Order: sequence, then structure tokens, then C-alpha cells
Amino acid sequence: MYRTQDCGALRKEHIGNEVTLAGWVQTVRKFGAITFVDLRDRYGVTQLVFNENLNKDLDEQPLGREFVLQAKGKVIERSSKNLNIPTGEIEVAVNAFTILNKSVVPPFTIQDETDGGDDIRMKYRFLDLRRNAVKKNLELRYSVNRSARNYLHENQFMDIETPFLIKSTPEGARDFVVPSRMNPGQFYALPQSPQTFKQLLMVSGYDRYYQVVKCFRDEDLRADRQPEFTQIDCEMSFVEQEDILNMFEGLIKRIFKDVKGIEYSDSVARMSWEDAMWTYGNDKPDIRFGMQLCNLKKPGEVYPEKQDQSALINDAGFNVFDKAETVLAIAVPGIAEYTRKQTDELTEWVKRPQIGMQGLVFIKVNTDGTHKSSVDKFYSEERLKAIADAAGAQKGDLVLILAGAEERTRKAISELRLLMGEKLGLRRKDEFKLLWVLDFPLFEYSEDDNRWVARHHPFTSPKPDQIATMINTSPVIDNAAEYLKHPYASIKANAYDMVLNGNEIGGGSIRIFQRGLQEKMFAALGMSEEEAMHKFGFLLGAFEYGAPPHGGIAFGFDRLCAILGGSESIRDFIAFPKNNSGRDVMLDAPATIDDKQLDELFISLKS
RNA sequence: GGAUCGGUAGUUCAGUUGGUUAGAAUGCCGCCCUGUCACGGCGGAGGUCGCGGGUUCGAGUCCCGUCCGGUCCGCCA
Repeated sequence: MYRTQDCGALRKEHIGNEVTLAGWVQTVRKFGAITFVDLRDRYGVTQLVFNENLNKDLDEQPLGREFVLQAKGKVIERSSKNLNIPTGEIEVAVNAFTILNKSVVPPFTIQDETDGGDDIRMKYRFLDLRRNAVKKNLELRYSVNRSARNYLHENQFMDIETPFLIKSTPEGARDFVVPSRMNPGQFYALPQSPQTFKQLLMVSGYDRYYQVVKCFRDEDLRADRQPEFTQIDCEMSFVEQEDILNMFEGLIKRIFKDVKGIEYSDSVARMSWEDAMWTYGNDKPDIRFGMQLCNLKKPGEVYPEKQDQSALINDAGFNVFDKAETVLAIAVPGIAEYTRKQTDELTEWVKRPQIGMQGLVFIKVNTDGTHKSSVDKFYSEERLKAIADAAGAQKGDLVLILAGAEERTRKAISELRLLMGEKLGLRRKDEFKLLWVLDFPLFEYSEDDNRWVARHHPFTSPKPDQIATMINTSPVIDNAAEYLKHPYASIKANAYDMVLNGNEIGGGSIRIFQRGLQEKMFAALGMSEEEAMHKFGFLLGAFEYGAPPHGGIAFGFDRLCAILGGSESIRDFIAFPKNNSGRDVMLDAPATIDDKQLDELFISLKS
């Protein structure tokens, strides 16, 4: 037997016990005749004390960091206790030890605050995983997983595995492909999600399905995006949108309770996509703080129902506002005293290529109620006050205004809002605000391809009262510039996203379950009948054999873990993540393969 | 595909206007130390300044190219 206890187990009540521990040497502290060793494993750290009689043995077999050590001895009370660690009141007086394995000196320190940078830690990820900080993240991940599985199991969901080697259907993200040796010249694709399989399972009558499943997308990476990632993938039959929202509000609340001990008792807020875009400039708004957009000017056709406030800015001879398609303002609380240098920095920030604005207009609402702006030349004190009031500014606030093309400007002010929220400390990591975003447009128009594309995916159903519009309208657009006037532009999807603190953590839809409507959808996306049959014939066929109404949702598991763990990066919550370029720097993958392997696959490489 | 920041000791970083032998901390090695737990003290080793080219009397420092890493835009139904 290698050990009688783990390194986190021993307490005062074990004093007097003879024990054997095994673990890794965290530190060695030598004092002439007495030596302390911190022995670490997954469960904790226990101090070993080597007295005079063993010091000679230690000289002959010196211990180094990360040596694997087995130590036999008696649990004794410490004469000077360390109350910072759970085992700090006891120590093990060693009477025999065995070095089970040696270690070379690790390239960085295995401590909570390591001296290693990201690069070196990824290369030696197996050492990084020994660190408490990383271990905590993986433990959190496992606890989210357990919580979700428990909830779904209790609600009659059944975990069914679906295949990884499937068919490429390049609609949406780029597929990873795998060559087939037995079928020369043919390729499998790895699933971007088990979407069609879970729909087929609904046809098969497994009315509540779930899977914690790897998905693959061959697109460029980000801090919160990996080429292989995990989803909690769910589907239900005989449900309407409301049923799904209730069931999965329940899931996320259960996860909050189990993982964070938070009772999220409010019902999750709901907002239409249009309201989200109008009020926050973003389809995944962070509602932990206000600073809502003031639409001073909008292009006529984009939000037909909404009223802008262009009277406030018109007829002032200010070209920038006059020529702009959209003018948007936010009132940032309490920073009217910003210096010229600080406002200049904000201006530089919005002019960065990633934001792409030409400039930034500001109005300071001084504490005495007067106004000072960068456009004093064009607007009187009264008009500045009217604009600031419309933006909801109070005394002491700073109003920031961006003007330009609709899409870019809305995105820019949304980013600026998040930046200011960050600067003002309004995006607290320990505060969690959930939001359902509903009623997304079913279609988007792609200027590149000159056709409609599915905003969510091509299996998403339109709102029930708009099915007729879709069936009875030709998708053809006469004039690309006027696509917003086409009836398809206003069709809303029976789709929903769950947003947590400004991050999309899940999304789904009520699916199409009739062959006719599904065929119409494929046609709307510019697919010929033959093409639709070739790619999705199996699904269309299945719909003819009694497909039930169904819908579902998928949660981004890695991202959810990262947010619950208070981190920006999902890499911290994945045991063996890939880097920015999709490489595994530990394995040095991807890599070239032998000519022999290529020959077997009938593949020759282009030079 | 694009923008931007970085690459100097095992590691994390500093390095002024281009100027003597490239520094600090930590880690590592040796000696001392019987209550440490970020132990302490003394001493020591450790560098192709990512790589290639250029400017210059002289380059870690300036310029060009390239490779690697971070972040972002495009992309991600």
C-alpha cells in the first residue's frame, strides 16, 4: 500500500496515528539537524518533519522539488501552527521514506502564484495542472458538469452519444475533415454540433435528449473560442418556446445553486433582439449596468417601429451629425471632470482600426448644471442640455456621442459602453445577471453571396404567424441595396439566446418539423432541390415519418465555466487547450504525417 | 486575410539619446543554521539580447524582412 491517507486528510484528531503518505515535494526547508518538507497531492499539503536521525539519509538521498516521495511516520501536533492551511495544526514526524521517483528541476514554480508565463506553462501543461489555481478551475468545470447532468437526469433527459465522423455540410462554420482510407477520395467531417442527430432522435421518440459533447469548428480562435469545445446539447419534443425557456432557466439556476451557492430567485429577464440592439447596440447586452443608448438619429428602415430624436441635433450646421446615418449617445455617470488627456484617450480608443470611428463628441454636464462640449461652436447651451437630458445625463456625467454608418456605429458605442462600464467598475465578477434575448431575425442578407443566410441555422422555425409569409413569398431580391424592404427581412425566428453578463452562454430554437417548410427554408438559402437532397435528404426523409414538434438549446460549457470562475479565458478551464493558432504546443500538433500514411489515404500534398 | 503589443539568464522582467564588462528578482548549485511554512545568512554558476539582413566608428536599443506568443477586427449558421 502506497498510502494510508491523502495529503489533505490529516487533522488534530489523527494525532498519534501511524500513517503513510505519498505525494510530490513542494518545498524543502532545511535547518541543520531538522528538515521540513511540504508534501503535496490533489487534496492538499501536509508538512513532514525529518529529525536528526534521518538527516544522514537525506544527505545521501537529497530531495528536490517535484520528487515523488513516500513517507511513513507518526502524526504529531505542531509546536508552531500554520492556520492558513487545513492541515496546519499537525505534521508527520517521518521515520522512514522512499523516493518513488525523481524529478528534473521544473521550468517554473508549481505554486498558486507561479513565476511562469502562459507560453511555458502551456508547453508543460502537465506541470501547470499540478497548480492549485488550475486544479480549482477543473474542479469547477466538473461540478458544473455534475450539476447539469443531475438536473437533466431528474427531468427525464437521456444522454445519447452521437457520432463524431459524419458528413460535411458547409453551411455555417468551416468543417474539420478526416480522410477515409477505406473510401479513397472521400472525407468525413467532425460535427460542428450534433444538430441533425438530435433532431432525428426526436423523430425516433427520445423526447428529452442531452449530451455533454465535443464540437469542432475550423475557424480562427479567440480567448473565448477553441477549435474543439464542449456543449451541453439538449433537445425536447412537444414543446413551445415557453417550455424551453422554463426548463433551461431551471438548469442554469440549478448550476448557480450547486456550483456557486447562489439562489437566483428572480425570473430571467427577457428582451427582444430589436430592443437589445436599440438599447445596447448589441445582441448580448451586459445588463449589470445601465448607460443605455440614446438614439439621436437612425436610418429609416432598420428599426421601423422606433422613434429617434433627430430634432435635437438637426439644423446646427454640424456636418458630422448631418451626414451620419446614425448618431448614438451614452451618459457615463460621474466623470464630467475627465481631463482633456482622458477624453483624448477615449477618442484615440474609438479611432483604433478595430473600432473604426472617425472621432468622439462629448458633452460634460458640470456639477453646476452648465454644459461644456467639443461641439460648442454648433450647439447652444440649451441644445446641449436637451441632448444631455435625452441621454439621461445627470449633473457630473459625461455624454459620449458617436456618429457614422449604422452597423459600425452601433457596434462601436456598444464597445465603448462596455469599456466605460469596465473603467467604472460596473462589471463585477461576483455579480451575475441572466437575460433571454428573443425574436432574432430568421434571415440575414449576405452581400458577398447575394442571398439570404440563416442567422441561427437552417433548421430554425419562423414565428408561427410568419410561416405563411415565408411559404408564400419568393426569396428573390430585385435590388440588393433594398433588401430590408423584402418581407424576409422582417421574419422573426422562434429562437432564443441565453446571455450572462454580456456573454452568449447558450442558444437554440424551435425547429422546423415539416418537410415542406424545411424545403422552403433550404430554397430560401439558395439551395437547389438536388443540393438539399444531397446534403439533408436523410432529415427531409425522416420528417415524413411522423416528426414531432421539437426544439432545443445548446450551452457553451467552457465559456459558462469561465464566467462562473470569473475568468476571461476559457483556456484556463480546459485541461489541454490549444493556443491562438490552433496549436497544441505541448504535443506540437498539428504536424506533418509520413508519406506512407498519405499513400494509404490516396492524398498528395500541393507544394 | 488585417490591426496591435511582446520576444533579453531556467523563469518573470528592467535596460535612459545608439557608447565601458547587459542588470534585478526568483529559481538552481555549494556552505552555515533545531520550528520553518514566501524561512534566514554567506558564496557561486547561469546570456547566440528569437532568427536573418541593413544603417553606423559602434546596435539589446534604429530600419527592413521573418519566425514565435498574447489581444482584437474579419470569420465563428
